[in-house]
Amino acid sequence: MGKKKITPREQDYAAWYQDVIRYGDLAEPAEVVKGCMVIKPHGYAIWEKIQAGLDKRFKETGHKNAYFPIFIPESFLKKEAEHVEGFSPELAVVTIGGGKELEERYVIRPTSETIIGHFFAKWIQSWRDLPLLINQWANVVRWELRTRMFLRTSEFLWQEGHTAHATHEEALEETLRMLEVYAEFAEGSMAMPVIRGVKTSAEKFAGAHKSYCIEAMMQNGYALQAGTSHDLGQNFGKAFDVKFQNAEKQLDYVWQTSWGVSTRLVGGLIMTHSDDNGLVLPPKLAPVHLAIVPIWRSDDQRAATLEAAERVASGARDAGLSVEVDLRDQSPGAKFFHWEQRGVPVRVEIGPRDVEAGTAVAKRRDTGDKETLPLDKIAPRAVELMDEIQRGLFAAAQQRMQDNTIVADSFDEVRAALKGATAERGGGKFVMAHIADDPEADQKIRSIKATVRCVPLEDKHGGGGKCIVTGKDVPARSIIAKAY
RNA sequence: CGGGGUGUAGCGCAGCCUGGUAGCGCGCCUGCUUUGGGAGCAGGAUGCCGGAGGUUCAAAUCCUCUCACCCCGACCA
Repeated sequence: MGKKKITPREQDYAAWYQDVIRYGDLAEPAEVVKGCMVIKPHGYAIWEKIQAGLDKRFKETGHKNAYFPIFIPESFLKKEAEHVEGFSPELAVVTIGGGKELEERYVIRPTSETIIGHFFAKWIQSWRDLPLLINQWANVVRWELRTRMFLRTSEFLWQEGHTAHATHEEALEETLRMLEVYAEFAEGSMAMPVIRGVKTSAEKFAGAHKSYCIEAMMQNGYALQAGTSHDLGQNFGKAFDVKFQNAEKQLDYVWQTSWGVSTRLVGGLIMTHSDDNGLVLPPKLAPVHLAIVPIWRSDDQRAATLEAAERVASGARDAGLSVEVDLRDQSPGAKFFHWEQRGVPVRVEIGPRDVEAGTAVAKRRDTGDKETLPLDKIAPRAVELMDEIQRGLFAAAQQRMQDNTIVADSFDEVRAALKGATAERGGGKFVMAHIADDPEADQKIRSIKATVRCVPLEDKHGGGGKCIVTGKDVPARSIIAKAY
């Protein structure tokens, strides 16, 4: 008698996505604030897991956390021509402070290259000050016209790394190192396969020399830019006069990088693994690994059941799992749905029949398989299951990406492949085609509401060829797809 | 900014055309019975009908203005 039904993916993928977030208790629209969201405790717990995993990796690669102001003098944005042009349309600007019109307006940071550039200029004098490796966890604001929870909201949470180096080689190395950190995290922890690639000029970060990305494929075949890492060249160094004296006593501008991932990753996580019953979480990012649902009739049974539940719980906690024993005054069925919709990897049921037999039932979220096991085998088995689920989710996502990637050798083939694909109905694909990085080719692809996502760093599709729009020679195929 | 839509109980909605002082489902509270896939029965609480003005004996309902949010297009981690 399911009352609260999640819209099936088949019927309307976009509605399904909203439902999964709602029933999974991850977030809700801020209603009183246009385009913003409230991240609820369960959603935030997932973000905290992401933060913890990434922060550890950032520290391991030598970065230190710092914090810069949320307000940026408007003049700073204007110092880098391409940067201001790219961000102007989506800025929120503070014009009044303390009831008085401000002398200089403040932009609420859409990203922090400029203000960090200003301080880097103060902090860096010598090659001995380099490399400077900083990361900031922060919120940023981009006034979006069209928003979707987690994927695009006017305010979002993210992390932005900012580094300065003595040479371009070093900066490029850093850019690619952090791209690899993102890719490894996405695949290893989120179980979300990604393609490492280079952005085209049109998709490049405003002000960067080159932008690299990890691109993931959602269940509807849409592409999601899951992380970016930018080689900024000396663009911001020059704009903010970030100079250092090298060992040869010469003054030079620093070479910078910046890289970021955001709460958008939560959206990617949802659209990579979840199903028609709600959220599915990879164990490495699940705030709760094991939900134990005790079932009883009489008071005697209640006591015996709870005792068994606690015993299993403490065993599982000792094995390093995060466990919830559900003691709420609700029917077992209601509890099953509750944990299922929240994506808990394994649920354990312990009822009178089990207590009698000294067993419990474990059900995995991803496949729905149930096993009945002796009480003392639950914890060790749960640990194994975490590993199996983690691998299984990644393998399934990888297979899906492979199944929905095709090769095309003409514009008509690309158009045909993406025809009818929508966020609601699905049908998206990664179409691998030769396409030149120039405005004409870019416009042509945009005319079918798709974009050139990136040129993969690893060429798995047979090298160079002629651009399907301009006929120019290009060294490798790009991914063309509809994207979030 | 163009096109469309919606504001009524915590949530989802009906009522509006044809004015007469607000209702349904879910949820919530209390009690009893229940509990291996969203429990049942009984009782109960909850509204400045988005805001302002107007018409009228009387406005959720008619008129004017306004605000907010949502959806569709152009920008985007």
